[in-house]
Amino acid sequence: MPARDETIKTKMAQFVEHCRARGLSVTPQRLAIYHALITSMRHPSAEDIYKRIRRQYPTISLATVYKTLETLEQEGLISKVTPLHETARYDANRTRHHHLICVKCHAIEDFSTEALEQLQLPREVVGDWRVLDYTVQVLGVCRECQKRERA
Amino acid sequence: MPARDETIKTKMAQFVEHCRARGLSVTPQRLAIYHALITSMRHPSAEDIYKRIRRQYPTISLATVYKTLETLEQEGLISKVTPLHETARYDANRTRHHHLICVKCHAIEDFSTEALEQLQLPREVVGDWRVLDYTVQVLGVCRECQKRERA
DNA sequence: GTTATTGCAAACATTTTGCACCAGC
DNA sequence: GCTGGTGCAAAATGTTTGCAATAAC
Repeated sequence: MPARDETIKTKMAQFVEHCRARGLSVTPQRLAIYHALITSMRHPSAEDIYKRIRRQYPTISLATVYKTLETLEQEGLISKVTPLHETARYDANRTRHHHLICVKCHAIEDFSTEALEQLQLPREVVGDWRVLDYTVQVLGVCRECQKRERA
Repeated sequence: MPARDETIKTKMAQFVEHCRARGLSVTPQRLAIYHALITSMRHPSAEDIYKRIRRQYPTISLATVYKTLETLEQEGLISKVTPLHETARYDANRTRHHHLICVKCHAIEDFSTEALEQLQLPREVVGDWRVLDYTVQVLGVCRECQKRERA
């Protein structure tokens, strides 16, 4: 058996264990959704997962996919690649800079630092892609939200 | 007059010049939207800009704000901070890695490199934020879309 | 048997579109 | 006057919610 299948088996077993330990039901829907995620390299959307699972599992609903993704994210088993997906945000600053993103209130603050001005992204790293630009996204909690936590 | 106001004046003048050079009408709506963007540090959404402008300009419509933001982006005068905002995308890979994002088809590919494993983000840089995580977002054009361009 | 989860439908939020009117050039 | 831009309303898209039926434990 190839090493990759073994890894997937192991991950599924760990997933089941995690659910039991945290008192979450192990439903076929959850198994299918988590399986779809660990076997995809494409960072699928809820809709992508839904379409893929529906072939094997025609009664599953898109709402279940959304609810499950949220549960898995809260459990720290998966993460959203798109922390600010819900609204488009704009910037008139055309110089290289990076972003601090507050995971609580979605504030965005700019920062710059010499060390990140000209990152080297050699071919071994970026493969065949034509690189246009890059930014560092730092996820954190802004000052105001830290205050709110203490209050 | 403070240096900041001078900068804003200069930017507005350059904006007008850019529009004329490119044959775009210089309308009060466009001026107001661009002005709102260069005077905000908060990376506003279309709705934010709309609310702010409406105070001075009660007849402006949200659709105009959307259309104008798209135009300004195509002109390279502003940029979306959220290249993938239209759909939430998920990832079960819990190790540190970074993303190549195709600006054409929105494919996401992972990459890792030793140089970006443990970025130093000192207090001078991140200020009062509590940092949880970071990723580098590289914007580019994937192999398939480069092929499609040539075809 | 109890509680959490599912699936459906309806609601919601954000963004896009079609089109008549209007304003910039 | 011509062309492109605006504003409205409707549609489209992506996501969330309420709730009754169902399945996990």
